[in-house]
Amino acid sequence: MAPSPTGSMHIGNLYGAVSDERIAHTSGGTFILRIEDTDDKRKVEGGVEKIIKYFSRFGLEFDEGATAEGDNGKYGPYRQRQRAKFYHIIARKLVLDGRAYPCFCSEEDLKLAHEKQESEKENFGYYGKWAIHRDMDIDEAIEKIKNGESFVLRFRSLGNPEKKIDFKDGIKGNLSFPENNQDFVLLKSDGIPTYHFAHVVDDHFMRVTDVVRGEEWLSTLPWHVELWSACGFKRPRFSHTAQVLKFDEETGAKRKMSKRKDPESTLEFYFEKGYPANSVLEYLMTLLNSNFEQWRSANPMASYKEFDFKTSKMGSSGALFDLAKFNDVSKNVIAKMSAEEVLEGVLAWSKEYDNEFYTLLSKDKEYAKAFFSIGRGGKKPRKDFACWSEVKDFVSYFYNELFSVNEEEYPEKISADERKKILAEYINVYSAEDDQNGWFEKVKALSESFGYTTDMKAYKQNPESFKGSVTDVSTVIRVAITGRQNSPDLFAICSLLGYDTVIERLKNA
RNA sequence: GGCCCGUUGGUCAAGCGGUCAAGACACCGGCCUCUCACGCCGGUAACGGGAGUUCGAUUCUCCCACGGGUCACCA
Repeated sequence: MAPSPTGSMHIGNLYGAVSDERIAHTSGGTFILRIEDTDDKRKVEGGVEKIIKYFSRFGLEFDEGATAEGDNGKYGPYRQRQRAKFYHIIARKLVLDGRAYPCFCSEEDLKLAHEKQESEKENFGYYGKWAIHRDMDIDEAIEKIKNGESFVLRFRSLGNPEKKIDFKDGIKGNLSFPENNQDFVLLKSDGIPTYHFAHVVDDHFMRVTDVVRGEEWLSTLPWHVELWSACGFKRPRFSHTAQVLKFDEETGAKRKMSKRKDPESTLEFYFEKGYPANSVLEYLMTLLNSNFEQWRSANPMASYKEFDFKTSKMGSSGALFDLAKFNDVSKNVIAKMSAEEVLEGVLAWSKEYDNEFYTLLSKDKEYAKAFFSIGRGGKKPRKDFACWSEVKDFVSYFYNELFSVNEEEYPEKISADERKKILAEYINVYSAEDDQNGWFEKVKALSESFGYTTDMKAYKQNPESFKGSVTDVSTVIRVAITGRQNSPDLFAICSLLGYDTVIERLKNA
């Protein structure tokens, strides 16, 4: 993994990191972190620490490379700014081999050339007759350098674009493209390498065997192919991943995820909403390997790390990020957690994002664990929430501090007057001693006494011929106690709330 | 504009010359002795267009269209 320390982390970075990590660790390899800080303009203070911290939150630990404290590994340094001597040694070799030369063009010169190329409908770039310093007299060049003229070091391409080269990519399969003829920049005027040069030198000296990077690098692959061979290095395997895309509501087309338009593109989004790290990983795995979902349904409890990850199973076209699907994945992840794990997750999240909720939860953790246990753990666990920020709303009625009833929640067909009578009567019969069955028998009896049927089959077949059903009565009770029409098992809720609270809420209703 | 990559239901996708073209999400019905959720059963819905190769093309070739990427002293 070789990010720039820009301080912002994108879902695409994580997508790449997960595939890097899986490929490394399923093949007995080493997962390396190298910091690509060759561009000063993009560097942000603390960016490296942030990258490491974020990856760690997703369980991605590097075997080797840059760490917050320094370097870990024998092929360092792992920050490109500290590796100048490596680049300069290879640059010297290329110059001596006649494969690199100084170029004195200013930005202005290059811009002019570009405009000319445009008007003459020629290909852009520095090549052929446009490479004006390529065949400059060596003494003249030395003289200019001695005079302190600014220059960059360019690659001397020997490629012929008439010729095609075949290339085997780990994800895209067989590719074919023209040979490179661009004399691209190796060292910038400040002596710092460009990505193209740095990656070749670093990957060689760091003994990298597999490069996994985004498909935006495909177009410069011919450059890299020629450069690898000019350096005399053995090329690693390359795999170019498809991009994570997003459906644009405005234009109705797929496009790259954008930091500005798509909140879900930044990792902070997942932290703020409180999605478990595993949910994100799980979803990325479904995007990454098409057979992951199948494997998952056969191995519901296994760690995703047990899955046999294959680059050949990675999609070669960009995948849309689907929030609805992601939420479903996350619900499944949470549904498999124990009440304790759920509490832990909500606690950690609320501590940072919802202090009121955090205080309530930590006041009595056993109580919280108990209500998180409702409908959890069995064969058919509830799937109520996709992230921790949704939890509060689901469990608010367990706390008097959060509990409130909106009149509109009560069923319309029952008048306020009738409702009060029903609830008053229910107070008389409600007992903390009842078990699940006894509890429901009382609700049924109550319904019958007010003329509501308990024969649901008959009611469904012919609802008009009844005043209402036991559903209506239990909804009245449910709203009075939970403030909402939908909830998990009401008996379990009442048991947890305790007799006094239940009666109090019924009285206040 | 050049070059490269891609195009199967609303979305993610399997498929790798002969399939009634999987599966998942979403959606719509139905069932599950209170709601919701879960689960189960069922349903709607797809090979961008045109040539060619072939007994036979979603699968192979070519052309076109569309989408994406790239053409920096950014990565």
